[in-house]
Amino acid sequence: MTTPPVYDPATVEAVAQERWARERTNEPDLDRAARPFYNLMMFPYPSAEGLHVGNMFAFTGADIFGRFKRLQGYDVFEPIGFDAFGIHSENYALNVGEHPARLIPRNIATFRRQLRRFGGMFDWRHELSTTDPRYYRWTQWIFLQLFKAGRAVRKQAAVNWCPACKTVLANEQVIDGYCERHPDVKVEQRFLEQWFFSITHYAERLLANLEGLDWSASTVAMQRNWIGKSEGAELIFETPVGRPITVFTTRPDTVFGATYLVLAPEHPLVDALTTPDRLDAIRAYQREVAAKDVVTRKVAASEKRKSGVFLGTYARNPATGAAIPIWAADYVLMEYGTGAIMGVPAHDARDFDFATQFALPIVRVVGRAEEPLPFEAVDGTLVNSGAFDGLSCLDGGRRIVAWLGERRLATPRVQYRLHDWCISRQRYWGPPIPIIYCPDCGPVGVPEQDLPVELPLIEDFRPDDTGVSPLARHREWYFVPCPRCGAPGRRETDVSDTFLDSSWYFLRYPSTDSDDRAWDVARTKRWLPVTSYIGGNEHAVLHLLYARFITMVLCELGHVDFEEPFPRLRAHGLIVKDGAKMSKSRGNVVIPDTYIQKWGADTFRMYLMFLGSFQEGGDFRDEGITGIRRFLEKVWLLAHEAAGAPAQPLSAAIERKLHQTIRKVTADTEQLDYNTAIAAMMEYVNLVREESRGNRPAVEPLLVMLAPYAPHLAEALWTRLGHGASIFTARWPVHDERLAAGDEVEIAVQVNGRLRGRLAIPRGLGEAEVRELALADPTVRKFVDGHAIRKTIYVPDRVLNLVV
RNA sequence: GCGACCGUGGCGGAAUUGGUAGACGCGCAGGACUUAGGAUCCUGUGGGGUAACCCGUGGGGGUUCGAGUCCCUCCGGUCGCACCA
Repeated sequence: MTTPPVYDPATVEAVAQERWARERTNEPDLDRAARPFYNLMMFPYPSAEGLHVGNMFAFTGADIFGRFKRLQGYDVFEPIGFDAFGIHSENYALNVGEHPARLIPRNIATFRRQLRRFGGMFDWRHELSTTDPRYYRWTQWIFLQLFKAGRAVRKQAAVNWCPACKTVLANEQVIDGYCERHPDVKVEQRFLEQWFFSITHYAERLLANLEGLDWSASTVAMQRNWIGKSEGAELIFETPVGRPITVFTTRPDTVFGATYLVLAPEHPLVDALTTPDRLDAIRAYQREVAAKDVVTRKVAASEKRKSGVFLGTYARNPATGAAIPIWAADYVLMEYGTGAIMGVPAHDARDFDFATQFALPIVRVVGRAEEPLPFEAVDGTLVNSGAFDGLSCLDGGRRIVAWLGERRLATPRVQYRLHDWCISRQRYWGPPIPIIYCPDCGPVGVPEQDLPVELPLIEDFRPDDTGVSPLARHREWYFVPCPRCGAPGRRETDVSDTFLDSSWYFLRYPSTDSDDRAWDVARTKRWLPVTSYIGGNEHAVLHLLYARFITMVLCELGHVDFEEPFPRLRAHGLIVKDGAKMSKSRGNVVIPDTYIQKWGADTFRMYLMFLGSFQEGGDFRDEGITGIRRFLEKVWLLAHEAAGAPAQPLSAAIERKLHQTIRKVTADTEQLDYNTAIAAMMEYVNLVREESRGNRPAVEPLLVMLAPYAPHLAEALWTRLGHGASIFTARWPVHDERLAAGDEVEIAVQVNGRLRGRLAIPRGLGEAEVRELALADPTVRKFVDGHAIRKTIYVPDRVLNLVV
């Protein structure tokens, strides 16, 4: 036998990739595919640093799944694109003093090179970038559909304003109340008119639909949490000024214990309810709260320190009729509920702190006197609650709401934590919101045939202190006639949130080749909803919720015929280095390029999948990578040996192990348990090397199983074994359960639950025979002799336990 | 504070979901081949013990013939949300 050539990954991988490109291996027929499988991964933001290991880890895991499905006979569509608009790119551009329109294409080129190099099964015909006018034309179109349907509305909202940057900041740019780029400049609040999408209108359906989704449990939990449904009631407290205060509470059962009311400092009734002598104090408090940054507010919350001011007036407790004082305090938030609460210090820790601090009365209405306050449990019994004494909290609450409801003082109410989605960004690097303001008609949508509203290429894209986007300075762009009446109008200068770009990209992929509509109807029907979506839990809430919402609205408006875009979603874990999250500041960032250069893409892909569980993440340590390389070298050798030798029948041992391996690798790959699938292939290779070298039937199925993991190597060895067609036209092997099971098993023999021996027996042997064999074992005898066997537990083919 | 997850050899991690703990890999030790080995190939590798055996999955308790797995409790860690009424 001749010595096999040295395994040189660089060559092997270049040859395979060139072949796939030439033969269009990764380009399914989108119009005729019989078994469409849409394999989606979360598209990257093309940062200047290039693709990092986290991306590589995620994409490899998703790519393995796609290739696996391909080998199982599906027509797999695996697209990729770039989420290239947004604040990250813009800030980076500002920092390095270069225009994002020049920077981004360079970054994308780098990403494209890296993505090709690692061997993703991408259909490059359908690459997209959110910054491409051919794409964001349709992002704007989607905005218009929501606008027409009344789901995009303008409201006043607070924004983070950095006096040094002279611009609005995203929440993630505010670090503990200070500007990310100016660590000693405090961020201020300003109020601006903004565009909102009415996502809260869909809160209930977004929550209810979670039930029917095949998603990672952790992701579902985070979405549920974020939507934050609370059931309770609105209660009405009469005031001396005629206008009542409405509060939201989840505990209407405790209304007899409400000894005061608190309004958020910005509550519209504060002025009317403040007595003249307290007006100055209130004004000062409101100013103080407005100036308070996030950090001191958080500290106050964690230290249970409360602040507040008495307004000087009293409201009537609807249950007791008592006059109770009205306060303003910043522990009540205007954005949630009605911006007003009833204070029940005996049964709410925050109210308890407040009442203690300001010496307000505390009245117990739930539970027994010996239980310490505050007593927050709902499984108690009402006391001090008039006719409702003795009822359970739940029942009592319902009855109290009904009783107050007769006087129109209470209504059941469901409240969500979810807020409407503010999509306005007073920024440059995004798709302009397609609205024209007309002095007569108000905000008018740009006619669809005029889309896209192109983002003008202006050199000075820096924000200034006017509070409006830099686009307003581009006068020939800014001033346009009203599309409806022709009066002189001006364009909306805000751009939309990047999350809008990414909320529909999966709808665009199959149709990137059509410019006359956002997506082709027939292709969408064939390929969507997405068959498998894999991505990180950092997008568990915002991206996934927004994408679900947009799809839901589009479905309602008849543009798609499904409500949920991602019926199956798997979250992958985080990859850490030396037990810590990778970050530039820690200096522990792993650059994939150097590893791929040194070890090859196949080794690197497999190492990433082997270092831990894909769905839980793992620790990146370079030492382990040699193990994978050795494994691939062994496969390389086995295949070359087999290529030069005549095929022989499989030995019984190899055959059984082969079928066990097929069973395990198939099941594990399906479950994304890639680390154990790889371990199973290693075991198999170890056995073949010992017992069956140079045998093609032992090697060929292995290569197919390996192909999703190490596609280039598998392709090269498949060719070496004489196959003309790509290994990705081969079929995934199917195991024979009978062969995998074999006819001999080893069982454990226990005495009193402790292992005392092992027996190799024929599969399916009866209890009596096994017991007899076990009692022939001297070690077992030693522990049994002299005792009566009181009980025997026999689990066929697994364990025999003798209890003495 | 609330929610979710986790704790297994020197290290990364397995364990058919209540049935032989430590698969697979790294590392380490001994040996072979070598001018050499950081290449490759054998052998060994949870701890203790000459051995029979004993101990062992963060600590303690429980259920069970049998617990890494289930229950209670405590300790430690990671992530998400957080003055959400």
